[in-house]
Amino acid sequence: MIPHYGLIGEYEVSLDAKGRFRMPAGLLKKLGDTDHLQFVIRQGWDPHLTLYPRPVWEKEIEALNQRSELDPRVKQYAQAFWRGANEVSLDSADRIQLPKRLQTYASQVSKLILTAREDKIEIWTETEYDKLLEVPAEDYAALGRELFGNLPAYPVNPPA
Amino acid sequence: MIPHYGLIGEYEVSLDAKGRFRMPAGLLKKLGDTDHLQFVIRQGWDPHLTLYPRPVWEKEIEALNQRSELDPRVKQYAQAFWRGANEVSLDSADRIQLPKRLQTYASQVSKLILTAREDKIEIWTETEYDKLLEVPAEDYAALGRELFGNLPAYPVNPPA
DNA sequence: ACATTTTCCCACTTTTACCCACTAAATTTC
DNA sequence: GAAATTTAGTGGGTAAAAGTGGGAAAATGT
Repeated sequence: MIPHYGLIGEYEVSLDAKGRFRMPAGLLKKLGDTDHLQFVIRQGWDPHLTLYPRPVWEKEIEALNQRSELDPRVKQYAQAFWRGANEVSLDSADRIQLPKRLQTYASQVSKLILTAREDKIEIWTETEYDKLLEVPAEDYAALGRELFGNLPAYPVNPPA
Repeated sequence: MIPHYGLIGEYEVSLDAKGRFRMPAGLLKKLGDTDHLQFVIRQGWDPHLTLYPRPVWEKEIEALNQRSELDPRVKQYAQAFWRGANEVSLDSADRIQLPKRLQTYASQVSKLILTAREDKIEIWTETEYDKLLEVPAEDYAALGRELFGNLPAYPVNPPA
């Protein structure tokens, strides 16, 4: 059974000259015993990396494998999903070393944003992350209304 | 029973003047005792080569043979499958020598990308591999939704 | 028998992992 | 509330591992 990590939080971490960043203490607590915990990191199609605790990654792959790769679309999707996939782990100072190939994503950047959600951690450069905020709050509110329909309206930006 | 290799990782390897590349240490560990392990390498229909540990190759062939007597088209398929298939192994420095005939795929290239997925290893030239990313992120997100159903919509590139 | 290809071996370079030491921040203690 | 102690985060030297290159012996094929 997969542990329920209940990860949460947004963290600013710094990337050192060797391409390492420290797992914030807040996440370490949630992850439990990280002595033998492996992670998988991948480059998805979005402009960020995703970090999975090993058991979570395996669950995702299992879902992927339900579909036959004889379907060319499934094959293409799977190939893209596996793109940049690498096994990583924490060093003795609780840091993660970004694989060489994924460092290009974070090239020349010394600061990264981690966003933890339930059982995955997204890794963004600050500039890419800020782009998310360029969307006016009202657009998200509208989107939410569209998706979740007739829930009672709740003001995102309450009237001053 | 076929060992469950659980291969994972994307590696950049360099092809030397003799057409050899080294099996990355990360994969060697997963493959276990490679002293007597043989591999089969073949050119598929996609623009990459596929490398199978021997037991995995045999499983594939067996699945193919289940049907080959029944349908002449399957036989034709099997023949194509075998074409370009070569047995290879690791040398004393854990390198694989690309068979002469398959070197044309990787001709004039000094860098290859290996992508390991569960029990097979794909071998790409960098340019071909990068083409995967030419597909816009939205397309993958949409494909994922189509394949795996009602995933929650999450704006990849939020509306302007 | 000769030329080409493959394999083995050794030496070298680069990268990674481990370790230790340090600074900064937060928390506790008196 | 200032000093002391613990916890969080950073930086870098160094030994070990990973990866590279090429000479030369062995094998292969014509």
